[in-house]
Amino acid sequence: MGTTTWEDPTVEATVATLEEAVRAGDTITVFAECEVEYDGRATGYLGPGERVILLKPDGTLLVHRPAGNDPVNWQPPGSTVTADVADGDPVITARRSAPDELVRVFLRDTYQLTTFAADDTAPLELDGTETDMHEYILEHPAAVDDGLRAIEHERDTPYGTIDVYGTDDAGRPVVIEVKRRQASLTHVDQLNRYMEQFRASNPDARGILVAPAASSRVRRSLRENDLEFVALDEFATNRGEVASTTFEDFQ
Amino acid sequence: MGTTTWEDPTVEATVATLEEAVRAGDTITVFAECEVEYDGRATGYLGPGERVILLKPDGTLLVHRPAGNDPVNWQPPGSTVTADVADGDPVITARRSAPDELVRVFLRDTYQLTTFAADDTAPLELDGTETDMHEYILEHPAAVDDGLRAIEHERDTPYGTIDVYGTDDAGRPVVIEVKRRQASLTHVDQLNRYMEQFRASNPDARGILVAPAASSRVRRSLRENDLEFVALDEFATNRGEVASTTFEDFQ
DNA sequence: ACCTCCATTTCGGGA
DNA sequence: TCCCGAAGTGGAGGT
Repeated sequence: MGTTTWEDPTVEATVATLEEAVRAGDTITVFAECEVEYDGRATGYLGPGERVILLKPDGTLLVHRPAGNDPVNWQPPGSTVTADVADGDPVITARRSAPDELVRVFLRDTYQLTTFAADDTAPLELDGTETDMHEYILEHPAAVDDGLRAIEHERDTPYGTIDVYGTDDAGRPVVIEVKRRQASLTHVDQLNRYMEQFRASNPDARGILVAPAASSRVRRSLRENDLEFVALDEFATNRGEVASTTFEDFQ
Repeated sequence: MGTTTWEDPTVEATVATLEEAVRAGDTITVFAECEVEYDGRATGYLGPGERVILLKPDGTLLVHRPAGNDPVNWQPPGSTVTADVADGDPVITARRSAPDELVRVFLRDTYQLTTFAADDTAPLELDGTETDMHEYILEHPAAVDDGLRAIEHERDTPYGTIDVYGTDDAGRPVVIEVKRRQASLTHVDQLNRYMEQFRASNPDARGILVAPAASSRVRRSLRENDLEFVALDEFATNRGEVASTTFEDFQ
């Protein structure tokens, strides 16, 4: 459970410690000035700079600069991590296949190295996802359309999966695409794609985009494609009270 | 440039060191058993487990478990990070607005804490991006279509930006959507959206999806929408030699 | 392995 | 600021 720390390790100590820690399944951080080479789906080179390198027992490699949410270079889980010496410096190599990718971190100056036999099995509990909105709509179809009967969840079609499928009070098929955040043009595209085949057999089929908000461009695009928009706040799904929805119909 | 490390710091030392390091603009790692609460666009709770916490001078907070490429909890750049004591334990708080979000990390057992005044200004050089393909096509339009004249790059329309716009040897408008990887249905959607208005004024307008490959479903969807596919390997953009492209026309 | 789609997506560019 | 689209997207779930 504890950590072991090496300050200013020698080249040999760095390589030996990394190899041993990888073999032991430790989580490792390295503080170092380094260069990074990447070759795979794209190709990259990162010149010398001071960074934090994070290695995980599942084969993940992350190189973090002092700014930014995302690592500047990385290798996802499943890659094989090795350490050796090249030109007198320690080098961390992370390889994976499918896609074939290679990341090499050249440690020019290693300030500190820590190994950590971390134990973490707690699941992340997350609410307010799109799935939560689906469930809300299935339980409260009137929040989307007054006469709506929600029939099917995650309905498969040759061109993708429809979030919610149902019928309205006039018996027309209703295809609903749900988004947990501001609707965008790509969401209109998605709904349009699903509608193509439904309207081929039933011109009266309705398509509704449900989202907390939509830009005017999105609304115009919906209108032009005879689709509807219903504003449903994502957080309505988390509250006990009935959602106060705004209904907007572009028929 | 160097790092400073504290092993098994007391609650007071942890909070004081974190506050001082944040003020100083250091990059910080904490190895600890912790719990995490998140409230913002969604809501989350992560039970006790051993993790690595990474804090950056730009306000980034990352909580990494011993598995996975992505952090289990995070706060992107721009958030305000503070440290204090609650119920006898150190708590790291990261707040931001737009969107309003709050992450709190409750340190139940702090094994190690490191501060690092990292200096890193090297730019990442990356090749093989979609932009590189755009440039290749603009310089070698014949790789896409024999009589193609590429006229405009990143052409703005009311429904999005067209990658490459041009005319063919018959003077027909050609809309080109470029993808650096296997084409998908969403890419067909995108091209369809751009084509709607062009075909409204010119029914002969052509739409071409350029990508290294496309599944049979994507090809069928293109056919059904009178669109074309041209297989252009992404790496053709990185090579000095002329690309050997496969031309496929679904007219 | 491929395909589709969500994500607390993040990030960058343009209006 | 909003909006749009790329990303070495990653990750999950289905076939």
